[in-house]
Parts: sequence; structure tokens; C-alpha cells
Amino acid sequence: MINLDIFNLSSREIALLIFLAQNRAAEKEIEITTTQLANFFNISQQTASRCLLKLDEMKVVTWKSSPKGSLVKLKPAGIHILDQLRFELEKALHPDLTSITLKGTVFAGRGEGKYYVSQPAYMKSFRSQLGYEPFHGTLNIRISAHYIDYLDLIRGSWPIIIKGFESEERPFDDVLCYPLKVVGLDAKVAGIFPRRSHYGANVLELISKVNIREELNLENDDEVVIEFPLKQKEGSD
Amino acid sequence: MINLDIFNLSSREIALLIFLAQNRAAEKEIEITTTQLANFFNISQQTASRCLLKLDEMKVVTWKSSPKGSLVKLKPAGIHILDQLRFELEKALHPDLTSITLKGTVFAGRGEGKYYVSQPAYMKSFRSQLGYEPFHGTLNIRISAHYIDYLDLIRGSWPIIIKGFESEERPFDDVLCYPLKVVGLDAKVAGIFPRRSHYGANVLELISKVNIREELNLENDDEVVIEFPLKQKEGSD
DNA sequence: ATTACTATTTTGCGAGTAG
DNA sequence: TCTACTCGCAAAATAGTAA
Repeated sequence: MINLDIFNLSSREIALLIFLAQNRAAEKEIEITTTQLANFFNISQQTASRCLLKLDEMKVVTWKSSPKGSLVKLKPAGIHILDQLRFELEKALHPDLTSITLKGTVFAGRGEGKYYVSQPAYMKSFRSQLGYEPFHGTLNIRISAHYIDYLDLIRGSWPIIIKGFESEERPFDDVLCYPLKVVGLDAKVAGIFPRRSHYGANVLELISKVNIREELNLENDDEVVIEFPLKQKEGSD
Repeated sequence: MINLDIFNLSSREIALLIFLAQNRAAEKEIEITTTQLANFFNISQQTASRCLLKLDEMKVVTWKSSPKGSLVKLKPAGIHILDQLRFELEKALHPDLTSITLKGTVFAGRGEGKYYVSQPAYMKSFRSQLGYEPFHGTLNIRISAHYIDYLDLIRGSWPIIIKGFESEERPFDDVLCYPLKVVGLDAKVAGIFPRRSHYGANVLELISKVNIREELNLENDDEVVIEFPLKQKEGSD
């Protein structure tokens, strides 16, 4: 059984998400009325209302309704559904594609990645989920403009999820790991997106059992080539 | 009201199309059982059976069922639904994008385009639908490898449809016109895909009121830059 | 093993209408 | 105008089972 948010939505709800995103509801609240939606999709006003309600309940949009109309904005979870869909579609339309290649350059981060990755509670989960305990630090890659779109594609794939936890000071979110390969390096690598980053973001952090920077003798501004494998299960369950 | 095949399908049926395409059912018949599908999508075997039946009835797949299992293959109409979805998704995820740019080179066709375009029955329709009667000939463009993917994206947009007709000798299909712009040329241009061409195809034929080849002084192998505008209606009906 | 029929339950739609 | 409730009906899902 596959595990995608898409299956929890009807095709109308997916179409509504697409419509909202096309009208920039990913960036800002947009005004809309259920009657407009009803006309656009050729459904009843009631159904349009119910669709919005459901998207709101599923926490993929924020929705403020009033007797004057509605204000809607996509939440990250809503954008993520579109990303997932795009990822699956890309694989469907290019079944021969075996990997996605990205290029970027090394830069010095502010050590935040290191701080998070080093949390002992994460470490245990890394070992069981990734099969290794990563080096206590991340390699920051600024993905080149031309490849940013591919970064969003990767975001649409199903990650390995390192469960978050609560510490005394603050909560630590889930860490989403995308297994990938760094050209020239044998060790397994995983990419993680910096917290709260989203569209237009061009930074990817790499973790690995080894210190990638040392292993590949990388200086800041050196180019790194990354490959994201598209291993798809062939028709099994 | 918008007009997309997607709305005639449930999200499960869309997911099923994606699944089939991912498993290469766009190229060849694949073996599958309704039980496998049921497990994969976490639905009942009966529902999986009915999904396939519906896709078959909608003529988006060919389906041969037997007590030993099923053989399924996507028809062009099925692939086209995925294209439409991809086109809408691209617009949703890149709402700032105003056009798609393609590059290709001129080559000499075998005059087939000219033969079709010159049919008087098409001409009348061209005038009413495109606003002009095209020059009696097409300019053949071989799209460069890097841009072929964009060609499929254009295919997913809703074309201007020039209705086909029956002549004494043979039937003439609908002509699907995609309005676009040739850089350096003021006249309106429309792109049409050669008959029966599909994936991997890299040829686009251009029609215009003027003789593009003469107007731009083009020789074979000259490069042409094409822009496909992504004008999307903003939230109206 | 399959596919796919029938019966039953559940879900979902639109009309009418209240707030 | 809006949103969004209830209600009656229609469509679609599952379970059981036949072929």
C-alpha cells in the first residue's frame, strides 16, 4: 500500500488546490466566494463550501469565511500535496528516468544544521532509519538557479521521517531525509531541507556518516553534483 | 466554467492512471490484477475492478480481463489527461511564470502540413477560430532536445480546436492549435503537432497568416525561438 | 487464482432555505 | 449578497459469492 496525501482528497479538492495555487493562494490570502468556485468547477455552491471546509479541516488551507465572502491561503501542507502530485506525475510521464541530477555550491552555514543533527534523540532514529549515525555536522549546498525546480521535485517524494521530540527548552520537529548520492563519494548521503524553508528556497543540507567536506576536500564555492535516485517499486504492494 | 478531462475522473482514477504510466503502461500492455491494485491503493478488489472498467469505458485505457488477470495499456487520451494535469500543476507551482520558451531549428518537411492546412474546410474554421486564414504551408521546427519536455507541457494546455470533417476520400481529424509567438515576428502564430505524433516527438509545425520562412528569412537549420504564453484567467468563471 | 455480479451500506450531491 | 444548515435522493463503496 502506498501512502500519499492525495488519496485523502477527491479530484475536486485537488483541482481546487491547483486553482488556488494558480491564483497565488500559496503566497497570500486570496478573496474568493463559494459561488465563484461553484461556477468555475460547475458544481453547486454548497459543494464548493463543503470542499473548502474539508480542505480547512485537513489543515491544508486557512479559511476565513464571512457573509461577505472567503479568504483562503494554502498552508505548507497544501503546497506539499501539489508537490507530491508533481513528483508522481513526473515519474509517470518519464518512466525511464532513473535519477534527478542537481548542481550546487558549498557554503558555510551558521552551524544550525550541526546543532539539530547532533541531538542525541535524533541520532538513535538516524541509525535505525538511515542505517548510520551521521557525522555531527551538515554540508550546506546552495543549489544553482537552474536546478531549483528539481529541488521542489525532490520535496514531493516520500522522505524517510526522523521523528521529532520535545526537549526541556523547545520542541524538535520531524526531520525529513531524502536519500541521495553525491558524485564522487561512496558513502550514503541524505538531504534535509532547512527548517521552515519553502518555495524559492535553494538550500539543501547534506548529512552522511562521513564528513563530506573533508572527504571530498571541499572549499566554499566548490561545486557539488548530487543525484537523487528515482527507484520506484514496480507494481507490487 | 473550465473544461478539463480531469473533472470526469475521481482522484482514484487519476491515481490509477499515474500508477499505470509509472509502470510503463503508456508504452506497452502491462499485466496487473485487480487485487494488486486494491492492495496498492487500499481499496476493495471490486472497486479496483470498477475503476478499470470506467477507464476502459472512457476510452483512456485498453483493458483485457480474464480469469488469469488483466492486461492494461494507456491510450493517447489517457496520457493526455496526465499532460493536462501536469500543465495545470506547473501553472499552480509557478504562478509567476508568464511564458514557456522553446528553441528549435527549421527543417524542410514533406509538404504534408501544407496539404492539410490548405483544405478549404479547415480554412473557414481557421478564420473564425484563430482570426486569420493561415498561409498555405507550415514551417517545420525540430525542437532541441533540452526543450522537448516543454513541448509536452504545451500539449497539456487546452488548444483551439479546428473541427475535422469528412472528405470523399478520407476523414480529416480535428486540428489542435496552440497559440504562440515566434521571437522576431509580430504576426500571430499557432503551433500544431503533426498527426499521430506523441511522446518523444520533437517536431512542431507553425502556421501563421504570413509565410514565416520568408518573413524571417529562414534557411534550414536556422534557429527559431518560440514563446508559449501562459495567460491564465484570474479567478473568474 | 482470477473477474465481476448482486445486495446492502455509506458517502456525497444539490435544492431549499436560515442566519 | 454571502455561508452553510437539513433533507431527500443518487452515486459509489464494500461484502459475499458465482463463474
